[in-house]
Amino acid sequence: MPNASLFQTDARIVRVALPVPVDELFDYTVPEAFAAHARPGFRAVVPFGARQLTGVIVACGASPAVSNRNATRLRPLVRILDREPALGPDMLDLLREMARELLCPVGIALASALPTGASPKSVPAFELTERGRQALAHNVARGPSRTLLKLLADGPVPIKTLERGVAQADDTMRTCLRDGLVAKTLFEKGATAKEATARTVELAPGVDPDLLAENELRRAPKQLAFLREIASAGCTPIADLRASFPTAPALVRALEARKLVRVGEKRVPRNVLGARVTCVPAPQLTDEQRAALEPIEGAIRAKTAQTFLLHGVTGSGKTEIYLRAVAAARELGRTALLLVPEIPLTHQILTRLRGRFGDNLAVLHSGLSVSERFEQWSRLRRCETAIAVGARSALFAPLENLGVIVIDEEHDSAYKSEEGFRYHARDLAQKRAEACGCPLILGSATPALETRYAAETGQIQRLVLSKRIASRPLPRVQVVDLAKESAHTASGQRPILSRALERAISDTLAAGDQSFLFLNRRGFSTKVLCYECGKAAHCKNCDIALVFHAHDQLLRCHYCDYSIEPPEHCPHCGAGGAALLGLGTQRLEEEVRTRFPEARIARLDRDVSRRKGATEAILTSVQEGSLDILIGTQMIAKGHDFPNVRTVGIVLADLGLHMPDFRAAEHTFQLLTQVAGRAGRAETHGNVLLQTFSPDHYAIRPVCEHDYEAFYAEELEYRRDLGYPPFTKLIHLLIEGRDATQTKETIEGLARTLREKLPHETSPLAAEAAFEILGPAPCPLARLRGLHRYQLLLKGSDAVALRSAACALRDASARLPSGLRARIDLNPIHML
DNA sequence: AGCACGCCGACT
DNA sequence: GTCGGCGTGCTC
Repeated sequence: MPNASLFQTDARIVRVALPVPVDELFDYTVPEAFAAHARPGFRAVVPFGARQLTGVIVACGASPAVSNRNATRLRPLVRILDREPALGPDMLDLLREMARELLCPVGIALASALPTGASPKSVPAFELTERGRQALAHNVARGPSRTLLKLLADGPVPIKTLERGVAQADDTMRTCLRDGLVAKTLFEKGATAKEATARTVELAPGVDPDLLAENELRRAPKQLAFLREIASAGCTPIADLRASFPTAPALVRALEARKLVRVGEKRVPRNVLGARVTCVPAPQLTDEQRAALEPIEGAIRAKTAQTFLLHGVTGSGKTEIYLRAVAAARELGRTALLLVPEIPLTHQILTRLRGRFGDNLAVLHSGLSVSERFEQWSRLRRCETAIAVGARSALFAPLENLGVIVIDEEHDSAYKSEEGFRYHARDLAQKRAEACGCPLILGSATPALETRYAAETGQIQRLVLSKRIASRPLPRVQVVDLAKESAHTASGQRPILSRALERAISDTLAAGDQSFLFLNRRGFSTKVLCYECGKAAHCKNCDIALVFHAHDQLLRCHYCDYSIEPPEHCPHCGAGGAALLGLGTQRLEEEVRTRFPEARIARLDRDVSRRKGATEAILTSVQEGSLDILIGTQMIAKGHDFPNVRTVGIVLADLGLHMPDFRAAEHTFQLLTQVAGRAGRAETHGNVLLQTFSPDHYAIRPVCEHDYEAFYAEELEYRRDLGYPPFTKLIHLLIEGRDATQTKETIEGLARTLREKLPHETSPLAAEAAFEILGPAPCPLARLRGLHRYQLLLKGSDAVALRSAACALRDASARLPSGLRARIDLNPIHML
C-alpha cells in the first residue's frame, strides 16, 4: 500500500488554458482522484473567480515549479471531463503555435477546436457527495432516492433532466440534499455530452424466421414480418423500426415474451446523414483526371506534405479526384479529412462519399446539435470511422494517421474564422498536413489569388482540369450592357430586367424549364453608383469604393479616411448623379411577378431563410420542378445541382465591385463564375445573361469567356501596383466603443505611438519598405450594435517588422480604457 | 469574457 | 433608509 500522505504532499499541478481573453495559463492543484487523467489535452472544469470554466490542460508537473505562483494559493480543479485526451499532442502543439502566431489567447484557440464549441453553458445540476457514493455502494437508499443516486453515478446531471427521471423529484432532491447524499453543482452543457443510447432489438440466438414461418408463427404475420426485418437488419434501435412497424414496441414485447428476440441498450449514433444512398460505381477517369490524380496518389503513398491546387472548371470532375484521393488513403489504412465551405455543401459531398464508401463517415458542422456533434467527434476519436467531412472547424477533427486533407472551394471566405480564434482553415490545414506528413488538396474553379500565386512561385503544385466531363460545353454567357438599355418605364425608373433577359425568361418558361435570377445584394445601399453609367466613386489613394455617410454628407474612404463631397454630376458620364438605391430582391420579385403573372416564383434570401425549413422547402420545389423562377442572393450561387435550370440571369453584376474592399474584384469574379455555373449542369444547355454597366471590367469580361487566367493576370498586376496581398501582408486592428470621440482618439493615439516607434522597429535599410500604416478611419460598418467602430490597417512585406508592430498593437489594446474593445486580425479577409 | 465589488440617484 | 445603475479590476 503506498502511503496516501505521500500523494498528498506530492499533489500534482496542472497548467490550464481557459477560454478568457487573457493570454495566460492558470495553475491548479489536482485532487488525487483525478491524478490519472490530469494530463495535457484533457479538459478540466476549474474554479475561476466566482465561476466555473472548462479549459484544456496544457502542461502538468509534480511541483510548483511549473507555476508562477505560490503553490499554497492554488485552488484545486473540480473535475476532469475526459477519459482520453480531447486534443491529441499534435493538435495541441499546432493550436498553441497558431494561437501564438495569430496573437490569439491560447485558451480561446483551444476552445474553438473542442467538439462542444467555444463556450459550453452551465446549468444547475446535482452530483453525488462521498456520502451519497457510499449510500449507493452499500445499497442504503430506497425508492426514488435510490433512483436519483443511480442517475448521478456517472457524474453531475442537470436538475431539469432529473425532474423527468425521478418520482416526486422535488421532495426526493430536497431529502437527499438535506441528508448530504447529493450536492448542488454546475453542469457544463455539452461539455460532457453523453452519447445517446437506444433500446435495440435483435434476434435471440438460434432463431430462424423461416423455420418459425412453418408452424409457430403462421397465424401472426405481423410478428413474422417483423422478425424477418430484424433478421436482415441485425441489431436495430426499436424507434427506427416504427417507420415500417407502427406497433414495434408491442411487437417487441410479444416476441420477447416468446424468447424470440433480445432487447438491449446500445450506443447508437443518431442518424445525421439522412436518407439512405445507393451505391454508385466509380466512373472512368478522363485523361486529365488521371494526370491530376497521379501526383496526388504519389504524395499520399510517400507521405509527402505537399499542397496541390486542383484547378478545375465547374463540372470538370474535381469531386471524383477527391474521392479517389480518399480511396488511396483508405487503401493504405489512413484516414481522410474533407472540408467544404458551408453546411448545404456537406450534404452534397456526403452523398457522393456515401455512394462510394458507405455510411461509415463522420460529419461535423454547426448545424448539428451539441450532442450530435460530440457523438460524431467521439466516433472519430475512438477510430470507429476514418473519414470526416465538415465545415471550417472540422479541421480539428480528431483523426489519427491522416492520409489526405481536401479543401473544396478553397477560395471561399467561409474558411476564414472571423471571431475568437481568427484563423484561415487553408493555412491551418497546411500546417496540419505538414505535422502529419500528408498531402493537402485545394480544389477550386476560381482559386484565391494567394493560392494561384503560390502555384506560380512553385510553393504548391497546380493540377489543371480544363474540360468538363462528358464534353458538356460551358454555359454560354451573354452580356447585356445596361448603359445601352435606354428604355425607361412610365414611372421614370429604369427597368430591372433588360429586354434580352425578359425574352430569355419567357422562352425558358415556354419550354417548361427553370430560370434563376441572381442579385448580389451584399454590400451597402450607401455606395454611390451613377444611375446612367453605373460607375461608382473611388478613392484616389486606395482605389476602393467610397461610401456615403449620411451624417456628414461625405463620401469617405474606409481605408485611409480620404473624403470628398458627393459630386453634383457623375465624373464619368456627366449625368446628374443619384445613388442607385433600393434595388433589392424584393423589388426584383415584384417586377418579375408583374411581368410573368402566370409563372411560379419564389425568392430565397436571408430574410426568407430565417424561417426554419424555408430554404429546404424552396430548394426541394426547385428540384421537383414545381417552381419556374427562383430569385435569390448568393445563397443560390452554390450547392445543389439543379438539372432543369436553363437560364441564369445575373441582374446587376457590378454590385460586388463597389464593396469597400481590395478583394472586391476577386470576390465578384469568383461569385459570378459560380453563379454562371448553375446554368445547364445536366442535359439542358445553359444560358447565362449577365446584366452590367461595366461589360469591359476585368472582373466581368473573363466571366463571359470562362477565362480565369485573364482575370488572374490583371488582378495580380493591380495587387502588385497597390501593394496588396499576395505581395504584402496585412494586419487589421479594429476598436469599437460606445463613445465615438473616445474610440476615435484612442485609435489615433495607437496609430501615433506606432508611427513614432516605426523608425526604431525597422532596420535603417528597410526603413521605407517596412510597412505602411493606413488610417485610422471609420470602418465600413461605422456603427454596429450601437458601437462606433474604427480601424487601422498595416500593410507591408517585412514580416519581422509587421510582427513586432502587431505585438505592440496587441499589448496596447490589452490595456485599453474600459468601454473600448479591440481586436486584431492577421491576414484579414473581411474588413467591415 | 463575466462576475463581484464599489460608489451615487429614485423609490418604499 | 435601500434597491439598483454600470464603472473597473481580477480571475491560478
